[in-house]
Amino acid sequence: MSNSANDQRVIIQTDIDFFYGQVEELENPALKSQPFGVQQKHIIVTCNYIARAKGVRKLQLLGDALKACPELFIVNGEDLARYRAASKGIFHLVRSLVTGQKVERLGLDELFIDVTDMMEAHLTELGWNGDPDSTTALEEVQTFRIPLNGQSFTYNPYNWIGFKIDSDGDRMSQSSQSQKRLSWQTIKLHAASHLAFYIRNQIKDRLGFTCSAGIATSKIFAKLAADVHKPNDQTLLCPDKYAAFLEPLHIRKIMGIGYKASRTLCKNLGLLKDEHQANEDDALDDVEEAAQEGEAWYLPELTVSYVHQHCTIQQFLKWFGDRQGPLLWDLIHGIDNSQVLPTPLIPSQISIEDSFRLCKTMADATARLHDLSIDFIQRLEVELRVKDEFVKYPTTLRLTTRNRGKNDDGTWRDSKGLRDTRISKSSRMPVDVFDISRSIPERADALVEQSLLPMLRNLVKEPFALTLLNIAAAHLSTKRPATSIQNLFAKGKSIEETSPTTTPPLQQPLKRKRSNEEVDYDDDTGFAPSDYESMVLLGDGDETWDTCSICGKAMFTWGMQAHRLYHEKETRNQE
DNA sequence: TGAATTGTCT
DNA sequence: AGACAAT
Repeated sequence: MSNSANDQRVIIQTDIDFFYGQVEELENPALKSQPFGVQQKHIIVTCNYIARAKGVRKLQLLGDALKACPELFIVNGEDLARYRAASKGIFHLVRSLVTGQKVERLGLDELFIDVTDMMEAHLTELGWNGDPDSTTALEEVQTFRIPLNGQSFTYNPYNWIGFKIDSDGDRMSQSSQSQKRLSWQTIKLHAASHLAFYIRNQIKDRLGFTCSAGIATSKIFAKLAADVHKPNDQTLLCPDKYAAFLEPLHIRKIMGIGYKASRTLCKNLGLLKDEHQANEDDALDDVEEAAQEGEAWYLPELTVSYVHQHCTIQQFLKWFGDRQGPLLWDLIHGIDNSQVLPTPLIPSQISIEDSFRLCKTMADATARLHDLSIDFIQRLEVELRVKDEFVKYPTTLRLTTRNRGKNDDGTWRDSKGLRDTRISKSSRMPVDVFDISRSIPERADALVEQSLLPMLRNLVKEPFALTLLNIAAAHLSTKRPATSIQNLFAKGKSIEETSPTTTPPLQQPLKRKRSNEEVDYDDDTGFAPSDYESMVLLGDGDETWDTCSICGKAMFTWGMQAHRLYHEKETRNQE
């Protein structure tokens, strides 16, 4: 029980219930009464709880899902635009409720909120002297003010809301026990549970989404707590229960321990054949076999307590190295000092990708690149353009491919086996991408011809077997890129030579050990984009609705930007 | 182990 | 540039 300042944090994690599904329900409420799933390619990525009751699972093959539930209604979820817009709306709403606090986005549907400062400011108002171990007796009605929006709620500091896991077990909220004295630490967490409840209600009332939430003193436990009472409820996990809570869990439940680390542990503990003993065919057979068992991939269940009993720190250092070893060791012991990292308003990287069974010709690849490029430039506009100006300019363009390897007999390796080997090339982003006087298809054309095709030729030789293409924009700068004239000059030269610094690269040795990508990469804090912020702060309720000026359809404001693009695409397709 | 992203750490 | 993590 180290009593470091880190243990005094208060972190709320929120997780929107079946996020894609709820976005679909909000646009089409008729969905709510029947089992339905959201499809991407050949899998059901998520489904509502009616479908889950009938055996449909997340990330299930479409065929299996229909087998389990033949009446399953299917919605296509390959266009992420509406989900991104909804996600942004939620993010901006929550930020506005906890102004000054750190809010980190994880994927589209989860948030970590570090409300430590807010809670301690509140305690101070109640008379706290800053000593974490002190106790007090308080009135049963206290007021918590939400800064800057004028709202407040009352709560009982002897009580919590939602579920609580502490030394007395998992209990529902009870009426006040009228204890005489409470530790301030407990009050802090109780109050945080009420704040989490307020936040969840705001998300529901203003945007229409239900979510689950967890409250704890670290990211790991806040997230684990949010998982305990799943749809539409919340759980406070008290520090005195961390150890007991962790023991029975499968290690994969711990954020930060992924497939590879998990497999390394299994192998070293003798729970899995290691690769020396098994030839490739045997390994593949194992995969097939385990996959048929319906198990999550093919690792055996390995619990935290098993690792506790069979591993030493020395082993972790040996298996995972000096950097990762101690981190992983801490994680399985419930120590997580990782900070909530505020997510900037503008992403640091934007990429789009498409996967497919097989692409073996340049002609095919070119066509796919062209389609992707249109979506890509559209994305850049949505994310980086405000009115008539880009507010950030990516300086790097990256093309990534995923190839199938060849077997000894020359056939293409199956999708099972060693997979996801991606290779990529980067180049300078051509400035014409930002030329808003030209149409998007025009710019996409140029991008393919000038940049992407040369890069692709560099990546693969003619008889290839592509299964994925990804286009990324990285290294965002606030500076306008060089004009096209300057760009012509720069063509074929190294990045250092084109950088605006006047330092001559003479003293650089010819053998580059790593091209220091000293591209103009200024890292300002974001920039208030679009209208989410104001939308979320103004009024109560009806201003979150909007009517499309083109088709008259009523919809949430957070969906308008994507909707407008939909009309643009439609008009273009009709030409 | 499916999809589409994004981020961190070598 | 790529491996690995997360959703």
